[in-house]
Amino acid sequence: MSNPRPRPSAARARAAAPPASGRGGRVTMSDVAALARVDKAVVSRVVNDDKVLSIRPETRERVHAAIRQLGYRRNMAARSLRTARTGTLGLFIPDFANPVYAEIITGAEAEALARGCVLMVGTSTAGGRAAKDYLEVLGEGRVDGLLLAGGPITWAEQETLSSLGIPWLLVNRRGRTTARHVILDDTRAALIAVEHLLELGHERIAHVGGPAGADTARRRRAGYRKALRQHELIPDPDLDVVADYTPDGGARATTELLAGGARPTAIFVANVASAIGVLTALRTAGLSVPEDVSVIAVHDLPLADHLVPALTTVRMPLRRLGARAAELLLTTQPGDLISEVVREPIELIVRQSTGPPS
Amino acid sequence: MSNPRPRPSAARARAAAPPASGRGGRVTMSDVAALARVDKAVVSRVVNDDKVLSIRPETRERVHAAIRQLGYRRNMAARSLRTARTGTLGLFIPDFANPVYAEIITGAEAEALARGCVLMVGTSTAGGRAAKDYLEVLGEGRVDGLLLAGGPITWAEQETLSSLGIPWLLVNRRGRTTARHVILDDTRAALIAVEHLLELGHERIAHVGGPAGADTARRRRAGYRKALRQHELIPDPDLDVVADYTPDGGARATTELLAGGARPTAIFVANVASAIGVLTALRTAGLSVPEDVSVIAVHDLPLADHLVPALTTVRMPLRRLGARAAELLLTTQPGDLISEVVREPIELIVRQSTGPPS
DNA sequence: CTGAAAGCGCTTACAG
DNA sequence: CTGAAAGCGCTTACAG
Repeated sequence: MSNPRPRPSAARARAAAPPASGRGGRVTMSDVAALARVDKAVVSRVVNDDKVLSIRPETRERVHAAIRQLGYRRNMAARSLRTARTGTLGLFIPDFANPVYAEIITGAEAEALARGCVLMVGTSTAGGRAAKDYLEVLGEGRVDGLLLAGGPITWAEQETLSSLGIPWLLVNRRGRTTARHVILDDTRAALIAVEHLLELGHERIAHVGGPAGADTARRRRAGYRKALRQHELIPDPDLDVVADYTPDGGARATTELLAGGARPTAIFVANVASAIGVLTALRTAGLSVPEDVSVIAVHDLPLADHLVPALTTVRMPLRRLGARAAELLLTTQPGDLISEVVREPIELIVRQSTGPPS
Repeated sequence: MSNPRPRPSAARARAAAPPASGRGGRVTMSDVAALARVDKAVVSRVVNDDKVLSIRPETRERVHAAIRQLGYRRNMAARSLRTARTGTLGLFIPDFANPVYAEIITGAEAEALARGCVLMVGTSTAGGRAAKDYLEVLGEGRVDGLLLAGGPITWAEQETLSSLGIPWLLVNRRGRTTARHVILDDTRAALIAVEHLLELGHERIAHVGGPAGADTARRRRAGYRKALRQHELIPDPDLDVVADYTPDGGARATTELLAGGARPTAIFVANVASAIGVLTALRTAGLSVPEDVSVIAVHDLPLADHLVPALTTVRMPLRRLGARAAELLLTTQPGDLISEVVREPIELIVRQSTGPPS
């Protein structure tokens, strides 16, 4: 641990010194006040743009000049201690490598910044330690609120979370107990995808779904079934398999699907990352896409254009989801029930991986 | 702005109250001290595991019991104000969507956490605002130090950065002026890649390099040239093109390369994201990989296995780079000159995209 | 309209 | 070996 600066009380002396060039002596409001010949309360009001403050333009300018001259920057720790707000939002994700979360982060970060906050992103499994411990660290007054995107939440984490006494919000998943979440219309995304296949004339449509516990997986499966039923088709359990949201998972599930003997003419994949593996597995099995099997997936990525064949996808407003999550966290009361679906347009992006059955 | 809690001085009253269940009355050290019948200084020493403190085990247990009973959590703002340390590290990256940074973040986060700090990751272009403004926000005493990974840094940012008076370190790039950086051995990675092609018998080896300003691009190009020269081959400027580190950039550069009429038998791509586009462009041009053209790229990703054909790559210790960066920032003095190359093994991962020239 | 004062919750030299 | 006190840098009701 580094010692706190010694500095007995040389504030006055430093006031006239040249701008604090990085090193050493921290410049405080008192220094600015002394140089501008006003009280530090006035400096505070000027810095925070207090509407109530009436001050001669000339005095205000003197304060600004002093701030510039000394290179003053306000101290967040002192501010936080006084106001009991940190201006920081936390966001928990399962994994930085998942491009879906990259979109959510980007949206949340932009919104937070626009509202004068910064965003602190952490992974639940960081450094092999339990998410619970990470939550404890954030809970020491480091954040004003917590966004929890995707991934499962254990009971211990849930417990810790509520003991923190800060507002939180689930993103892209619903909770078991309290209603505090923002999600997308995953059911509709699945509907759009499967409708596209149905319109092309497919009837034997398989589903490579998400992991058992995932709330998004549940809703996408519901959409898949609903679309089939609307066309008087009965969902065939042999055509419905489970994969985690990774390329390898998608490949394994597809191999399993084909081994079952059931030959679909089209596959609806619940997640674009899995779909990458689905394409690999189909190729390995000697099947052509889309001639033998059509493939469509939820979530669009720049990468989709470069897959072989280029992947048809359903684009979801992930960035908007992140932004809205940050907004809700910042504008609602901790006790409020929040159960919102972001209704931004969901788009079908037709590329090369879907076509009529042969 | 929310008002600070009113709370005249009911500390004593709350001390005996049930655990602060989230809402309202914040529990402080004084509360714990009162309940445990010791001075709050003692609580502080117990909480911080002060080695110098000698205390009866019984008393220590009383303090711990009080902490548990009240659900006490120390307040970071007060701590920071007192100690002039935040326990937070900042990391600036150009873009969350780039999987290369995901690896760096993961390494840095784990290391920071292991050292009792949290990591705050931000993007330079967040919400369309200049990196400079973001730096200003972080500069208000929010972080103890700043890691700057990749991406260009403007003069204004450089200026702001040094005016902040906090230690910083460039990651995966060198600076123009002061030596404060950790990098990988990019020259050697390029050497390994090109050597692989040379060993297969290739002589007309093209280079799809990184963007003009990028320091990694410079060093990978140097490695490419060095490998050729070591085999008495003269680098051909017509075989050396520039792309940004994206699939689309790689595709454009390859199209340009082929349009020039020069037909390489192999391509060394400076970055795996570009390589995705290189494969697409070759396919579009009707060329087979590796029969007509071999392709190898720097950086390995899970995705490489699923490209068509599976991409041969050179794996770099990106996670270690992130971890080492965090470690250096936390263990060196702000004035120290740091110019380190992380020497973890660089591995050649041979897949399907390279073979002998036909 | 401006200034003086209190106090946010902690840590740590210092005195007893 | 433990406790009382000072003070980190701010903000904001309140008094003048």
